Amino acid sequence: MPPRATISSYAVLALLDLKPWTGYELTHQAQRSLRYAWPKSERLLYSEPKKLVELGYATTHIEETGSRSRNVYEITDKGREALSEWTRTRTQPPHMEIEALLRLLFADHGTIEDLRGTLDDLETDIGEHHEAIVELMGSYLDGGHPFPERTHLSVLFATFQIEMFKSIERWIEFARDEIEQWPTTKDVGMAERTEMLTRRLAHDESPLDD
Amino acid sequence: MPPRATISSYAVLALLDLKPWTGYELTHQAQRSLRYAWPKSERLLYSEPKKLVELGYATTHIEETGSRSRNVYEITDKGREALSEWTRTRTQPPHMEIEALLRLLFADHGTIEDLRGTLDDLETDIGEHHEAIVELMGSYLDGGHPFPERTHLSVLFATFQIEMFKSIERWIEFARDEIEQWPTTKDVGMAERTEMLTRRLAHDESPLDD
DNA sequence: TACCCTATACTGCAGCCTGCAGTAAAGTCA
DNA sequence: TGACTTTACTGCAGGCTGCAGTATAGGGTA
Repeated sequence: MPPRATISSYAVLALLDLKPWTGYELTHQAQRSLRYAWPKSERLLYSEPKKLVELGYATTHIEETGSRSRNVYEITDKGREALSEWTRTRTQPPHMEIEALLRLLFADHGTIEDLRGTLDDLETDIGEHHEAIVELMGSYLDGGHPFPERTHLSVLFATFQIEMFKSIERWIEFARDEIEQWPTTKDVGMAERTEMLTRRLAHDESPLDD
Repeated sequence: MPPRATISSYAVLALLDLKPWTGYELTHQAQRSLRYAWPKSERLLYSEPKKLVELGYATTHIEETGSRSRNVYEITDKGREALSEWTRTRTQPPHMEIEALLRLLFADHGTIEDLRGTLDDLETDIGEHHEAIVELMGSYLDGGHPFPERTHLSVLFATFQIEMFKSIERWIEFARDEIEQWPTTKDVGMAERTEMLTRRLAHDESPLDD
């Protein structure tokens, strides 16, 4: 029985459609370019091209370039067909795991200090990604996109990232102000401020812009 | 060798610290209350309490209530200690999987119509969660929080969700306008509009509010 | 009272995915 | 020529998911 194509298979297949790659190149290019859209481990990315060959979506051949032989993968017509079928299926719902939010939800097991630390951690993690994307955009301006004809897609994708990061950073500031008002993490319950907040949220108003 | 406690273990343990639960209750309560913070499958949530017992973080005893016997789990002192140790460790960086964004990144394999469909799917998925949270806030106003003394935590958590959902919905509108300008999904590259966008992003300006 | 259907309360298993440890050849510097 | 680093992977334990399957309790009906 052949393996089943997963979303990760299509992600790698889409890269293969741009040009042929060696296994190593493909894996590392995938880590770079999919990191924000579909983050997968190096380990998985190494096994995907093999699966694609088994599925008939790619071929592999040894290329002798100089001293070292390299295993080169190339997409097949069947692979291109599978790709365009994929674009017409229903997408999976988004899946987000943010441990910092889990900690917030159970922050009454620790101190206000612990919770502030959690918010700092989140800020650091988001900040790193935020900076990286801004720098990437700078490099695009200098003509640094590896597939210039696809710049519009990367940039529209980047607007999503930047918007997310900015929202999260704004929320972190808001959350810091909010917990400053709490005597401890425990037993604040439905105090005045929280009730006002709840009321705004129940009317689907943004509590951050006032 | 005892199993290792994962973040999911602590998530379930934190629920156990609120009150004793039966396995079924615990699993289903966890699905409800962790859905947005730490989404895990029913299957996993069923096996976590057993792991907690093995780790000495919880005890289990059979309770004969009426016709049916129920397996009741309770947290131990060792479990409470493990919980408070967890709150002092570094959080995992956020992990987000949004297939719709992956599709966007490779939208040149399909038509503009396909891409619009992808944005519609994303809007539907986000909209469902968005609505559910707004309704939940309404129920909190009516005194519907199962642990009233913890309302401040749930509500601060909810502000994060609502902010995220609103940002994503705003971005979807923006993206729709943007792709309306494209003749096809392919070869737009660094056109005028995209260059302006890239310039704004490279200066870390929000491209959505103008 | 026997029968059937639904809700409650789980378990086993295949298979995806991750992190880590390990391997081995090619390049690089002393 | 030896030691170290970089390139280029593989194997494996174990976390996690979806799905199929099991078993009992309660409730309606013929």
